[in-house]
Formats: sequence, structure tokens, C-alpha cells
Amino acid sequence: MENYPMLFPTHPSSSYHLTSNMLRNTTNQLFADLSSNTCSTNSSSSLIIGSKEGESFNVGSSGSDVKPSKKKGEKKVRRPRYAFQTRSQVDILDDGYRWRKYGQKAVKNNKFPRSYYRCTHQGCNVKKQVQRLSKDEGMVVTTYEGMHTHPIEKSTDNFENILNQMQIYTTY
DNA sequence: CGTATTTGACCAGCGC
DNA sequence: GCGCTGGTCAAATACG
Repeated sequence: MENYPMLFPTHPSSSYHLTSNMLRNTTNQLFADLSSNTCSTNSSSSLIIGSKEGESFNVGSSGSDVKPSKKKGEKKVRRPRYAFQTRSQVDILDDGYRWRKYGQKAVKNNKFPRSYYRCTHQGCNVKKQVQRLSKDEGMVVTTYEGMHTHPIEKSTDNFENILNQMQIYTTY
């Protein structure tokens, strides 16, 4: 059983820490309740994390399978999802990990489609979805699901890179 | 040529 | 039971 203590795992990578810290400072990220309130609430800060239940659902095991049935002993696992809103004109919020887009769906309440991303690391089942609010075009809701158990592969050592991201984030 | 993205189809959960 | 909505897969395509 794994617990999900926080949004971002504390990795020894100082650059990561810097990145997340930078993110917090530049953009006001707020937690939104996905369980009861959904994101339709225009309230400023809605802390969430509704679900508990830490379930590690192995994905990349032995190639691709069309699994109609779930694994043994697990049913509808609702692992916690961490969502935070970000004021940004860009929906590509690079947190240092490499994401592969695996789906895109249109949401009823929003005019903009929701993008589904998954971490490209093998054994890392971290998923995230990015959704832009139709109410506020400059508001992007990013929902993280799961935790990374591996270091960042992106070269955030470059301060220029970080600065560049900061410029992007502060483009509003 | 290898990898990421796009896009339609498929499926499961939920409400009526 | 049926239809709607959300979530995922996988083939095709784009891009380096």
C-alpha cells in the first residue's frame, strides 16, 4: 500500500525542488475538488483530494493486453487525484517529467477538450490530465494521478531552461 | 527509423 | 435497459 503524501515527491534533485517551488510562486495553483465540487466552481481556492485508497495498478506488464476484466482483488479503484488550477495561457505545464499523450476527450461543460497524458517511464503509472476552462480561457486545470517513483529525466539543470519556463508561466 | 501525437472506436460506470 | 459521459486503447500519422 502506497500512500500519497503530497503533490510532488521530494526527490534529491534540487532542480526539481526549484522547479516546483518556482511553479508555486509564479502561478497560483489551487486544489480543486474533483469528487464533489468538480471544477465548475469558480471559487478561488478549493482544496481537495477526495479519495484515499492507494492502489498501484501496473500497466506496462508484459506488453499490451486487452484486459476486459480487472486484476484480482481490485475493483473500481479510485486512487487520489491531485488537481490544481493554474493561470497560464499555455496548457503544456512541464513539470520536468516526460508525458505521452494517450487520449483527448471533449467535456460537456467545457468547450475545450481534455487531454490525457501518461508518464513515459516504464513501471511509472502516473497519469495527468489537462483541461482548460471555457469560463476562463487563461485558466488551466491540471490533474495528477499517482506518484512518480523515479527521478526526473529532463535536464532542468539549465537555469536558462527554468527561467524560460518561468517566463512562460508568467506570461499572463 | 524510432518515437510521440492524433483520432476514432471501444468500454465501463452512472443516471434516468 | 438504454443512453450519456468519461476514460483508455490502438492504428495511423507526423515529426526529429
